[in-house]
Amino acid sequence: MSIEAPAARRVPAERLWRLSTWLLSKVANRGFRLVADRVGGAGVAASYSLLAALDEFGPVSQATLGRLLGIDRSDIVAILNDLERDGLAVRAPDDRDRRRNSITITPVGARALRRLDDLVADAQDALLEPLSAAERRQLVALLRRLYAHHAAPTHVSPASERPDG
Amino acid sequence: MSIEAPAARRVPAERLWRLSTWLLSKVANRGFRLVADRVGGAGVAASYSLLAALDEFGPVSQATLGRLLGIDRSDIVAILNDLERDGLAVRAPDDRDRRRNSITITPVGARALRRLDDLVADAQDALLEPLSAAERRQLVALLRRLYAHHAAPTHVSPASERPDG
DNA sequence: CCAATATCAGCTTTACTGATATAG
DNA sequence: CCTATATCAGTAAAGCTGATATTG
Repeated sequence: MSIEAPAARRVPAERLWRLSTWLLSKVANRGFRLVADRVGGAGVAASYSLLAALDEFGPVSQATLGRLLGIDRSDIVAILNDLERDGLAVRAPDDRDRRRNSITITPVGARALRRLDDLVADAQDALLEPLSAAERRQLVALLRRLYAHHAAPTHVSPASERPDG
Repeated sequence: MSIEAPAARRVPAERLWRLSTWLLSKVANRGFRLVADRVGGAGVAASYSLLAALDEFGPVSQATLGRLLGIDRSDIVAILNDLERDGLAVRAPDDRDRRRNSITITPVGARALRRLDDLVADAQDALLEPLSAAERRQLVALLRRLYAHHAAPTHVSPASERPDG
C-alpha cells in the first residue's frame, strides 16, 4: 500500500519504548536542555558541576576533579579555563606535588554557585513535574544505584592529596 | 551499618548526587556506551532506532520518522544515507505527495534489526544489572511518564500521510 | 625506568540552526 | 502566499584519543 501510521501516536516504536537506554537518553537530553535554558547555556551547566565539587571538596587537583565528576582531564582543562577567566576559580601550584594544580573556588565562584542552585532546582521541578514526591525519590534512588554500580572505581584517596589527612 | 569516614569516595558532590538531571546524564551515557560497544559503534545505535521505527510503522516519510523518534530532519537524512548505502532501507518517491520520500526497510534491514535486538537486549541487562525485575519495570515506567510528558506534541497525523485514512 | 599530572591538538557523534529548492 | 518536505552547510558541545613536558 502506501505510507501509513497508527492513529496519532505519542509513543515511538515498541522496541524503543521498552529500552531503558533509549528512554534514558531522551529524558536525559530533555533535562539537560531544561537546565541549560535556565542557567544560560550549555557551558554554564558544565561549570556548575565543577563549582559544586570545588565547593564541597575544597582545593583539589584537576585529576581528582575529573575522577569525581566522570569528566575527562582534557575537558577539565577547558572548563577550568573558563572558570578562571571569569574569576570563579583559581589554579595554584601544589607545593606538595608540583605536578598538580590546587584548584580553589573563589568567593565570586561560591556566590555564582548559589545563584545557579536555584535555577538548577527549577529545572529539576520542570523535568519531574509529572511525578509525585515519592516517585521522584524513587527515580533518584534507582539512578543512584545504577550510577554507583557503573562508576569507575575512582577511589579518590584524600590522603594522597592532603598528607595531613 | 554506620556513617563511614570519606576514606574512598564513590559519590560526587552532594549537590549533584541529588540532581536527577545529573544522574540521568551519567547513567544515560553509560547505557549508550554499553549499547554502542555491543552493537559495533555509535552510528549503528542511531541506525537501530530508525530500523525499529521502520519495521513497526511500515513505509513512512522522513519527517514522520524524525517526529516519531525525536531526531532532527537533517540528522535523519544522514542516518538514512548510511542505511541506504548498506542496503538496509530504501527511499522511494511518494506518488501521493511528491515532496516526500517513502522509506521502507529491506529484508536485509529487517534481518539486521533482529540481529541487533539481541545485542541491544544484552546491553540493557548490563546496565540494569543491580536492579531487580520489579525495579527495572519501575524505572522504565517512570522514564516513560517523563518522556511522554515532555515529548513534543508530535501528533503524527496519519491522515496527512495517507489520504485513504 | 615507570607512573601521574596538566596541557594541547584533534577526532567523532549529537543536537541543533539556517538556507534552499521543490511541492502542496 | 504560506507551509511542508528533503537536503546541505555549518555550528556548538560532549566525550574521547594520543602526544608531550614535567614531576614523583
